[in-house]
Amino acid sequence: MKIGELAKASGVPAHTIRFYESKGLMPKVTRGMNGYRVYNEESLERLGRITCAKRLGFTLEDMLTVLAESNPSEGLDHDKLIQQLDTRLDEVETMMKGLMQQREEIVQFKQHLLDTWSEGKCVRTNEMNQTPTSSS
Amino acid sequence: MKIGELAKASGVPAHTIRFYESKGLMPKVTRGMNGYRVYNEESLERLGRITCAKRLGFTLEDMLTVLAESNPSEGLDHDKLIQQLDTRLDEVETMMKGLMQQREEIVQFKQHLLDTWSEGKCVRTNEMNQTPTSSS
DNA sequence: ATTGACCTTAAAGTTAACTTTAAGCTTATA
DNA sequence: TATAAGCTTAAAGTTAACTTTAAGGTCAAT
Repeated sequence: MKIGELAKASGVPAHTIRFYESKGLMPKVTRGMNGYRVYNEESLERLGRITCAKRLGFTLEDMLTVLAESNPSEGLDHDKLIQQLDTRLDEVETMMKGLMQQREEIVQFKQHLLDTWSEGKCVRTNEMNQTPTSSS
Repeated sequence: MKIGELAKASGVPAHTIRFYESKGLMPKVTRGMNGYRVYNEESLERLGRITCAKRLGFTLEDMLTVLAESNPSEGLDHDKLIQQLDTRLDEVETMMKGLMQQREEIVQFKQHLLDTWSEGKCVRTNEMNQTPTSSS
């Protein structure tokens, strides 16, 4: 399988596959006598694992830790993988909390603006200032 | 007020204030005969508005649109501001949905792993692959 | 034979919001 | 007086995950 075929099969652009190789995420594969990379089914699976990890929000750096050495004879490191999943879960929840807070602030602020304006007070440039809601 | 004083008063580092100026977010202020920037209360308020917009998740680019021309004689453009708030609200909610989806996938995937392993099936490198959950 | 699609590499560009560095004044302090 | 803190500028560095470019070799089809 040439890189273009792997690209089509996986949905990952050829240059991205080369990029993954340069980062150590994809193994360096053998070359044909023309110098072209030669891939196989295993390559496709590995790329699938990268795509999956990406969807879960892992960084390429993260993937190096747990995914990089998933050689066929050893399999994945179960404990490390679960640990990474939990860590990622925490990250996701922290981000969600941040967004909820932000949403709340925006809603409050918008309401404040509407209230202020409906009272006919045109407060000029000072509406958007330090503390839109009662937070922090 | 010198830049260092404004920095202390606002909590925004001096070099960041210069950076904001370079981006057109902070106005170019007058200089003392030593070449130092001279700030006043208005500068502090403007910086406060930037800080606030940042907390709401606006990009500096966003701020240029609505915040940049909030000159004292005109005040903020109310309609535009409300519109930006609504747009940002949409963004926040989209991101939250993405994160919720991601959280769900991680949880499902983790459960799948635990189930698989508890059954004594050591599936080697294939656990993390294309479709961890039934999504997409 | 030549056009076009596909492969190769290395290096630079992209985006955001800064931060860091370098090189050199000015001002305040001991 | 010397030294440290603070100000100036312009330019380069940071991070992530690619994308784009440049310059060139290979392969399939007409």
